[in-house]
Parts: sequence; C-alpha cells; structure tokens
Amino acid sequence: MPVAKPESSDARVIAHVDMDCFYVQVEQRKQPNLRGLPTAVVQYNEWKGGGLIAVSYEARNYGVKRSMRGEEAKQVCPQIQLVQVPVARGKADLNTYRNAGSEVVSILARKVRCERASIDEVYLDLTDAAEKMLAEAPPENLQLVDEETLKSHVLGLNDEKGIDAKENVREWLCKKDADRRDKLLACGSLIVAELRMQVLKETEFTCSAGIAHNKILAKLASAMNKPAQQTVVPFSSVKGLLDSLPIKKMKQLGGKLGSSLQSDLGVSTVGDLLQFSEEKLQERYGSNTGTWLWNIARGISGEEVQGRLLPKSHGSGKTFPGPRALKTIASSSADTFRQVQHWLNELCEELSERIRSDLDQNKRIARTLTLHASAYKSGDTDSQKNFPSKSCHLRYGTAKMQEDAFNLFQAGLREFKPQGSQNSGWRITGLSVSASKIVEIPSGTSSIMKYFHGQNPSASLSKQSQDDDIQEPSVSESCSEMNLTEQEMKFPGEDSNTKCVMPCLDQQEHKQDLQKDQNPSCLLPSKGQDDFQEASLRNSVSSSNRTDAKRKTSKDKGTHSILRFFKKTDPPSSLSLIKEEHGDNLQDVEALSPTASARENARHVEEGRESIAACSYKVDEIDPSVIEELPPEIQEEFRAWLRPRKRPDILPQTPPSEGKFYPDPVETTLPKPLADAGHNVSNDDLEQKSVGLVRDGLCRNVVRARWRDYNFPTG
DNA sequence: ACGGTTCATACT
DNA sequence: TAGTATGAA
Repeated sequence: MPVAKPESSDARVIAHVDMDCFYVQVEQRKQPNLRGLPTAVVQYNEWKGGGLIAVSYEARNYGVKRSMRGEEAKQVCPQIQLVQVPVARGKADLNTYRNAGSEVVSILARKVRCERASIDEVYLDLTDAAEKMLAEAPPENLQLVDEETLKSHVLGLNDEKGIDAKENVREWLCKKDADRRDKLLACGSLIVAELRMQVLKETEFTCSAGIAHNKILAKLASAMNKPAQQTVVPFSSVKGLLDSLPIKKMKQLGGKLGSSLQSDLGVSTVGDLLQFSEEKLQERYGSNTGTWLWNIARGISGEEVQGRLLPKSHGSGKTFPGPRALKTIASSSADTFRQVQHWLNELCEELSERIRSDLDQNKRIARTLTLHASAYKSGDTDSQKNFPSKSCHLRYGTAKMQEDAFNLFQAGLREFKPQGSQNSGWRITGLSVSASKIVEIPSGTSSIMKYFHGQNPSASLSKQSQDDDIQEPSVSESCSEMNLTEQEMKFPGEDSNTKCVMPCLDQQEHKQDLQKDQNPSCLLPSKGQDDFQEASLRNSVSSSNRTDAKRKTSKDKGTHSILRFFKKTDPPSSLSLIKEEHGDNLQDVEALSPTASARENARHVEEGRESIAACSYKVDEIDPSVIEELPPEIQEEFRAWLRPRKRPDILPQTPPSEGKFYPDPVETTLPKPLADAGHNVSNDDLEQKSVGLVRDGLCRNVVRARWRDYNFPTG
C-alpha cells in the first residue's frame, strides 16, 4: 500500500491528467472519419466480436461498456465502429498507444514536473508555477479568463439556477479575498487549462483533469467530469466530497481492501472512516495501511509527484483462455513444449525489440528477465494456479532471451509439478516475459553502447539491426562478449555493494534521492492536525464587473497572462521536442522559481538538468576493485566519468554569481529521453554530437547539484 | 474460466 | 533477493 507522507499544510497544487478514452482517440486520429461516431477499440475479433478495451463517449451514450464483447456492443449500438487493436506476432501490439502516450507526457514535461502514471495518465506538480503566478500575476488581476478555464467545475460552488456557471467560476477564480490555497488552485486551473489546450493543439487528443492539493484528490477529480473538462477541488470542499463518496471510488480501495472496509468495518463511504482511530485502523490493516487510511479519510495524502517519464519495466504477455490453453505435453516427445516455446519466442521477440528501443532512445539497460506462467487444470476441482515466477539476468539479443525464457519456464514447471497432481491435465493459460531493473547508462561511456550495438553506435537505429537474431553478427557477438564479462564485472546496480553510479537520463529519478537526503523531514508523519477547515466560499462571492465577462473573449488575450509563464509556448510539432535545446529549458525553469524556497530551488536544479541529470548516489561507496574488473575500455570510460566528481570540494569556493545557472553546451546538444521504447524518432545526429561532451557535462552537473544542496541562493 | 495486457508497489 | 499479491487502467 502506498505510504502516505502527510504534510501539515498541504499547499501544493497537484493535477491529474487523464486522456479521454485514449485508445479510441488514437484510432480516431489515424482515421478522422471516425471522429464523432460511436467507436470502440476491440481486440481479438474471433470470439464474440472481441473484447472492448476502449469506448468512445458517443458509444457510451448507447450503453456500450468496456466489459462488453464486440457483438454485445453491436446489439445495443448497431452503428458502432469497431476498430481492431494492431496485432503483431499473434498478440495485441500496444506500441502505437504507448507512443501516443509519450507524446502527451513529452508536451507536459516541457512545462512542469510530471509523473507518468500509466499509458494515458499523468500527474503534474504545479506548485511552483502556481506560486509564481500568484506572486506575479494573480488571477484577480485578469481582465479576461480564457474559455477553457471558465468551463472548469469547481466543487462546492453554488450551482444556483439562473446564474451563469461560467460567471460563477470566473468569480471564484478571481476572488480577491479568497483563501490563499484557493488562489493557488485557481492558478493551477489556469495553467492546466492552458496545458490541456496545448496537448490538444499538438496531438489532437482531448483530456480531462483534476486540480487539487494532492494526488489522490486530483485523481478523484479528474474522473468527475469527462470528457475534455477539468474539475477543481477547493480545500474547503474536501470534507463534503469525501463524506458521501463510496469507499470503493477511492484509488486503492477499489479492490479487496475496500471490500474489507465495507464488510469488516461497515464502512460504506470515505466519511464513515472518520470514526475509526488511527490505532484501530493500524491494528486491523497494519501500521502503514492504517495510517494511510486514516489520512485518506481526511483527504490527506503526501505522496509526491515522482518525476518519472519512462516506464520502470517492460512486459509482453498473452493469455490463452479456456480451450486455447497450451498443452505442455504433446504427443511425441519431440513436440513437448512446442506450443509454449512458440509463444515464448513471440513474446521474447517483442520484448527484445522494446528494450532495444529503450536502449537506443533512452540509454537504459534492463537487467532482469522474469517469466510468469499460469496453468489451468480442468477436473472436479477446476483450478487456476500460477507457476512460481522465475527470473534471471537479462541477456540482450532475441535468441538469448528466448533461450533464457524457456529455461525459466522449465525451472518454474519443475517446482510446480511436484505439488498436487502429478502432471495431469495442467494446461498453460498465460505466459508473460518482462524486463525490469532498468538502469541508465552514462551517455558518455560510448563503449557500453558499442558493446550492445557493435562498432557503429547508431547502427541500432536502422531497421536491420533491430532484427537482432543470432544471425545479426555485430550485435550478437558484442552481446555475448558483454554477457561473458558481465558475470564478473558487477555492473552498476548489480548485486554487489556497488551502488548505482549511473547518471539518470530520465529527469527526476534521482531527485527523490536528493530530496530525501536533504529533507528528511518530509518523511515525518504529522498527525493531529485539523481535519478540515470549515469554510464557506459560497457566501462570500464578491460582486464583479460583468462587463468584463461579457466582453468578447479572445483566447489569445485570455491566455496571455498564462503564456508568460511558459516561455516556449508554441513548438512546431510534438516530435520536435526531442531536439529542443536545453538552454531554453533552463530558462523556463528559472523563470518559474526565482524566489522559491531552498528546497524548491534544489528541485529545479534537478528539473533543469533533465536528460543530463547526473544522479550518482552513493558514488563514494563504490568499490574500486569493481572497476578493475571491467573490460579495459569500459574502465577507461568509467574512470573518466568519475574523475571530476571530486570537485565539489573546490567548487563552492567559486560559486556562480547569484546562484544562476550558466548555459551548458552539453545541455544544448543532448537529446531528451522522453521517447518511450518503441518511439521511432531518429535522433542519430544528436546522439553523435553529444558523445564526448556528455561526460564532462554530467560531472559538472553533479558538482552543481551538490553545491546547490548546501548553498541555497535565496535571491 | 477471462475483456486482455501492462504497469506499479507493498509485503515477505 | 526473488517471488507473491494486490490494484489500477
């Protein structure tokens, strides 16, 4: 269960962005003639028309639901357009959706701190941007508010008949003597509306959003008004919202835990939870979950927006329902496992391709291969069981992965067999392979890339080398070499005492570490705070100038004040962002936080670094002997990479004036690692350019980050 | 014995 | 650690 880290005054501004029926939108963008029609995305057409995995809102109006089969949907909505999920290697291929999701994340991440929560959801931390807006251009000064923001739903606002909803919202947004927290949320609403419009402009996708003081409330709100709308949860309406909210609606409570609360404690709404002491909840559900529940009941959640834009693992799996279950024992012994092996090969092929893309685009290496299998036995007591999942070191190369996966399968089967019935009647109903423990490699250590790619570092971007079977010499040779050496070399992140020394290409992974290091107080539980603030916004609506609102609204005018917070507002295309220059981003970041607190400052240091972010935790603990075990070429790279790290002792003596960041040539040449695995954006030349500069750039950034930790400019 | 697939996280 | 289980989308 999520560990809540409550903060006494939750003055954050958090947003949850939720793409509307995302797969449908992706397909509609591909086939614009489907726009506006009742549409659903369906996979595996054979049985009863396939299963629906996304349903457009037009189709929902006819009663089409996600749990339906294609045929069912046709019954309730004969005109429904059913679009097939792409199929590759005999299984659903979600790459187009992954890539579309990456497009969205990339756009948002240009502006604010993001966490990719799923393929179509993102959390945003807008605290700094909202603070800055409030300080420099508060909504109360706005003469015009753009239409998109005016369409916001503000929970707790009076919806009296006869009163123009938009005018109501406008008054709330611009209310001069409002609670400061409300003002921050108002700023957040303006920003989110702007971001949503930007996403729409660049991707043609609509999304909905929730704006609140923490993630769980933002998430709750984003689902309340869909599609293409946004919902704000003012602090003062939290209690009213939760009091009557069915417990299962709360994230994390939709499953067994929620059921237990209902049946064991008689809790039916979140408000009902308030009766129980923290101790009582802990006693029943453990200390972590108990505390979490206690907080959730009060709308408290300190979970931070993790700055993570890339997935932490990749998986490829398939189920073989009912009659299609795989036979493990075929008629002839030569045929044993033939089906299993076939499908493992397919799954590994896909997985191999995806981790290869991840390596190419994000310089990340997956280190662990895991196999899951489930089996089904028909008989008197039909039962479904999982094999014990098995994992091993991941070797790159499709053929190797296939070989390893099959061995893992057999290992799992060996342990599975002895228990229960000997061997009879068990058929495989599910297989999946996944790649995890993904670590980032220093971009500067080009030899590592060569080990995976052969001589030409950019060769992997060509189609040919993507097909890295055994017959692809440069790849498989270099891979085997890698694998041989790797047994002893204890690659960073490996099981030795060597900690991660890798620079994070991904923006914020290490930021948390910094924050933890520097701000352990955020881990302290702070209970005993006021549960809710009793406030009534509805009674304090100030009179306003109607003529302003009635004036013809021009979007440009209306959003002008918002745009000022984002210097880069109109990039040519979503793809171009991968080549965006880093210096600009640094400026953006600075613009957003000139007067932020020390902690916030440190944060921005991290955010500004983004792709060249140099994490390097526990670097001092690295065992020198480990390096000596590396192949000479890599040793050299690592030494060079590590060397300048000793400079923090020196650098603080010559701090940059005003703590300002100077543009770094490295930062302007590095590609952003936002593209998801499988995202086919060629950034060859950028990679080429960055090699060589990166290493030093990384080190300098480490130094800066370190320095920043202890020398917070307050200006 | 299913909407199928993918991902994250907590617990042990 | 590896492996299991839960939860969400």
